Amino acid sequence: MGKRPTRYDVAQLAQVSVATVSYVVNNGPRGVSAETRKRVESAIQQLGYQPHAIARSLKTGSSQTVGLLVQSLLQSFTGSLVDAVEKSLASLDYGLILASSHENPERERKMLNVLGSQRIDGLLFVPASSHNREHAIAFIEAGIPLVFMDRYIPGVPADVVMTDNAAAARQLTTHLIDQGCRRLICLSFSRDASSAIDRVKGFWQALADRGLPTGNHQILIMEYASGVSSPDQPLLDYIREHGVPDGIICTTDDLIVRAIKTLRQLRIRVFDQVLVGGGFVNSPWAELFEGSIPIVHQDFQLMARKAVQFLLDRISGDDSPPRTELIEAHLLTGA
Amino acid sequence: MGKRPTRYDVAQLAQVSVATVSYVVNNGPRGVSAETRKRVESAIQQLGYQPHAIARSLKTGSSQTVGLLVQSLLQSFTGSLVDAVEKSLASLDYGLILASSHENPERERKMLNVLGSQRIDGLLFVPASSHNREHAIAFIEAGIPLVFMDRYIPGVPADVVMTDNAAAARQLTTHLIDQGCRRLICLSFSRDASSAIDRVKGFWQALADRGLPTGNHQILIMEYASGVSSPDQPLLDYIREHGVPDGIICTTDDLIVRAIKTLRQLRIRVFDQVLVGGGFVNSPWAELFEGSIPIVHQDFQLMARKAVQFLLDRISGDDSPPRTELIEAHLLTGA
DNA sequence: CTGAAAGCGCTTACAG
DNA sequence: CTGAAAGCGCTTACAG
Repeated sequence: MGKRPTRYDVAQLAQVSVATVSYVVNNGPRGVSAETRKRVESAIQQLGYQPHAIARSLKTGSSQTVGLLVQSLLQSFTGSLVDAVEKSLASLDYGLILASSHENPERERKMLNVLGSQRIDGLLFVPASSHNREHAIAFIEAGIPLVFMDRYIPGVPADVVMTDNAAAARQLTTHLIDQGCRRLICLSFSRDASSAIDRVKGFWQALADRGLPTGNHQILIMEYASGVSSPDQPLLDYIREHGVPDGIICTTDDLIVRAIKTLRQLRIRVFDQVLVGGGFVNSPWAELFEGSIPIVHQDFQLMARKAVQFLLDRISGDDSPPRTELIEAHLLTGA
Repeated sequence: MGKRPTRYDVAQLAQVSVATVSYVVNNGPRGVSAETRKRVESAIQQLGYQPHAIARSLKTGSSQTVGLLVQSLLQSFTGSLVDAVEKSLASLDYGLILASSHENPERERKMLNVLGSQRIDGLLFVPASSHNREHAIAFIEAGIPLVFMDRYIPGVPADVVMTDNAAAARQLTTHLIDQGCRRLICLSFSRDASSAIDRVKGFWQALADRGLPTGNHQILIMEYASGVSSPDQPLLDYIREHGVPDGIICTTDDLIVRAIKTLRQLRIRVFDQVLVGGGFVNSPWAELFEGSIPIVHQDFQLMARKAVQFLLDRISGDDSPPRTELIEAHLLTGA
């Protein structure tokens, strides 16, 4: 609880000015004689002095801290994403302020405001939806650079770094078609998230590639399990009306699990009657089905490195037109 | 990029002093006449003024920010834990600075230093090991309250909030014994983490409860998969030497997956020849094995609420002796 | 090579 | 009810 020593205490003990202490601590912008430096350093040691990052921020106008606003921390891919971002930032001596919108547009707006007054140097943003387009624009106009990760809000002038979702979904769907599937459905987790939209696009592209009639196929929107009473109803309804499809594209990890559970419940033989594929994350559990379930792996490390690099570029003043970087995903068929 | 308006700009536009702006923004500590207040509020609106949290921190000495230092963000339970902490903090208008030690004691030490100079109001700490006992003590002595979550470092005078790991493991082991298992092994993820140690204790307790001879049972330490060349070797070795056990207690989610994969590789029939149980996290994938794998669920929401509450108590000056709060886990047998 | 001093944007005790 | 002013712990241009 003892008051922490300040630069002033160090100066007094070392018999120098406070300025000199700064020059030693920061290794610049001006030299210090070897002897003085030694005195200062030993005073720092003795007092256990630690620079006060907040005071420095106030003076320099930079906090060496980046915000990360995600849509949720419960979906399995977020852990990988946050981990990758933390690693990238830490390697550059940047701190990470984390916030979650919990998929809620109002909360997202609130967190944008909070992060804005927190004076982060920049924001990495995984938007829950496109509801806060205006707020995102205002955020940027207030002078804080913003880079979208994983998803983006169309119409916001900001860099985007995300998986090439359309290509990945297309490749996955093609794989199932080549395994013999002729009546496919695609389970999408949102009609709003850009990543969901792009995955659906890839699904249709693959069907077109192989010249399959579109009438036999369908997109089902399966809300997040939390909150909704029977989130898997769309799949149940589909099967009741149209019978069992022979292939299911799942646009998230969670949807693989839910699809398999639903099929089992109906006593439909997964892997035999119906092929299932999807994922888009690196869950260890998925490996238990390796070979049975083709899984799409995203490269979050690369995504984070790129996004952080873009953001730091912007922070240092780069104001070239917004860029979009697509990260390649990998399809593991286990075959 | 435009300079943000400061309280000074607002004061000028509203024709009041800077002090008055503060009183309006903070709703105190002093009243402001209704008319003045209105003028100030409209000036704030007009300029889009946002208070500068960092400047306030410097003055007040409190950052309304809490640090969370975890051992990893890749293990499945961390997502649930971080989510729960973020929710608890956000509901109290506290921000979250997140850092990870990546299971590395040196990095952990570094992050403790970084977080210390960041001037967080307090730290929630999931230690990777007991290596940084002295640093944790120094951290507390520097005046920043610290609360352990999920694990603790013995000998550090700080509050601890964690799952009652021994009780949970004991209950799980008892369940397998009652299913008929007589030669059990326990896969532990660490010989150092307190949570691992407590789970192992619970394992032995259950055997003692049922009066089973200890000689037939064994603990295997299975390092994290990352980094080690063949992390599952201990299990392979055990089976080669002692034959197939009839029950395996897995102290993490990840170890369930690895155990099943290893058994399959040896063509051992899981669920038939060997019962597997464990978990300690709420992975949706685990549900696919519901009924086959008894799973321990931890209540991270409650853990986070308690830990945050303890930490805020400490921040507001509570210096009563350190408390330890055990959170009850729940065994789902699916039966 | 080194020091005295202004100022980053706030809060709040001190006057009026 | 309101204003002028000190000061939180730093950085850095300005002098010497």
